[in-house]
Amino acid sequence: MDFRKIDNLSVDCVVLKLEDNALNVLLRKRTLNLYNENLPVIDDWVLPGHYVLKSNNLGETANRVFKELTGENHFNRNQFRTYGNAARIKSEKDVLWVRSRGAKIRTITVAYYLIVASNKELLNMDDSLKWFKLKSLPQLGFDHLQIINDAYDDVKTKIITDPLIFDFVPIKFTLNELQVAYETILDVELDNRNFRKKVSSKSYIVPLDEKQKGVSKKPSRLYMFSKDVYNQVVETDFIIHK
Amino acid sequence: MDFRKIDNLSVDCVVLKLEDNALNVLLRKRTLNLYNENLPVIDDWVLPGHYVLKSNNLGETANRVFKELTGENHFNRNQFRTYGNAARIKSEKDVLWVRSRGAKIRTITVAYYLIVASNKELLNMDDSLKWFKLKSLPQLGFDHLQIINDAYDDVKTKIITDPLIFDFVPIKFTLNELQVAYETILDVELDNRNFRKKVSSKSYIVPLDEKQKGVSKKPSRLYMFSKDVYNQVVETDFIIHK
DNA sequence: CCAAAAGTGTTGCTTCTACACCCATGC
DNA sequence: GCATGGGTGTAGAAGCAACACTTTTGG
Repeated sequence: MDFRKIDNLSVDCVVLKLEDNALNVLLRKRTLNLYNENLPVIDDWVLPGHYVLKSNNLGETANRVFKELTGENHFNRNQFRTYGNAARIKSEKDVLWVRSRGAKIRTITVAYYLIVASNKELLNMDDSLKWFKLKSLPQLGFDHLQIINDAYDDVKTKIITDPLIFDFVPIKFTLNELQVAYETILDVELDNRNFRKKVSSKSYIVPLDEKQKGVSKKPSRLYMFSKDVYNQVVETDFIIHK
Repeated sequence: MDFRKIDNLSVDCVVLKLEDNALNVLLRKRTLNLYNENLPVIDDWVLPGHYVLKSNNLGETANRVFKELTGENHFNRNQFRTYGNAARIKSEKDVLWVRSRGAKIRTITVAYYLIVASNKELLNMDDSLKWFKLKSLPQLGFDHLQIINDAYDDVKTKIITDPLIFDFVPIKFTLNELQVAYETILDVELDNRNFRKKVSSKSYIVPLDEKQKGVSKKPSRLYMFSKDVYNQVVETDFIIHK
């Protein structure tokens, strides 16, 4: 056990990304083979996370995990829930794993999510990290299935009223990319003409004099989200309502 | 220090109630006089809360606090954020107080809010408990001002899309009570006729064949919120949009 | 009969929905 | 010149905002 750690407090990170018309979450392989036939071989997946150091804030701990994964320094992280029930670590595998880390069985985890733009590749994708579609998750350790579902619920709620959608698409995006992002996350179909009308009434979605390149079809116009403009308008007419 | 406690984990409860056309929060007086002239006299207010026992879940801990305050067994509690920064307990008073409880200076607190109906009186209102308007709070300990403001922000957001409003009013309420509840919480004015039209289009707000009694004016019709009906309709057309 | 709050309708305007075809480009 | 996805307009329906007076009751 690392003496710098708080031994009952961790942060877990739900990293989300749109890819192949589906919402994906980043998971880390959890392996622990104790060379003892009586103990289970741990071979499943968990959320990336970290114990909180005594010298770190909660948000700093999440930033550290995000930075290790993405190589970037700035992100919109979102703390959405904390899990600390007495029995949340109870399966044999989970208990073994926590003990092997020198931590307490009654560990509290503060959960964050981070949205990665669809055109970003993570820097440090070693073999232990893999994207999974939310609709086909592998065997997960701890209560991480619950945590992922809670994160997704929170995203679906906030995306109506907060400008979260722009984190999912590239900085310069096409309107169709934006529409598909909404459709994928909320599992709805939107009318293309009506969607474009709604979007073009928003001053904070600004058209650029720039077009896609390298596509073998009509290149589409690019747009950007202006956070500055957004912060100056009080938004009550949301882009979608579903 | 109580050996049954987890010594770095607490739950704080923001109890909210509408009264006198204002949103109120319940606070507990914090006093500690060490009879030592060199130490500060603590004489301010904090949120009711409790350290988490090793045998209790987080939600159970919140329930326990709520039950002690209200005398009731069932409530909609809402976990909205967790505070665990390294420096969140730093003022001399706060440090003294935490030490007097035998707890760690690096304490993590999971914050919940509870809404109390405007016609409910708390059972156990001793002298150490008092309601304060959110707009005129007294001197608060720890980061509890922050926590209260975060709770309020969360309520303001959720009240648009979730049926939170019905927790603020009596079980049998008048439409004007409902309107005033929205107006007070969101600090807006609503047109009475349009509000009533909108509300009466909602199947889950059911009119009773019952009227107010003991009022010296035209008694108004009473309504109830039907959770069962609400859960069967997918609500996308919200009562208000502000 | 008076005071106090409850309750009720209409109109013009805005926004929403549904729907099908032409356009620009790379190959 | 063709395949591919990009981009555009209209009409009818629905919902929204603005607005003032009558009703019911207790005292």
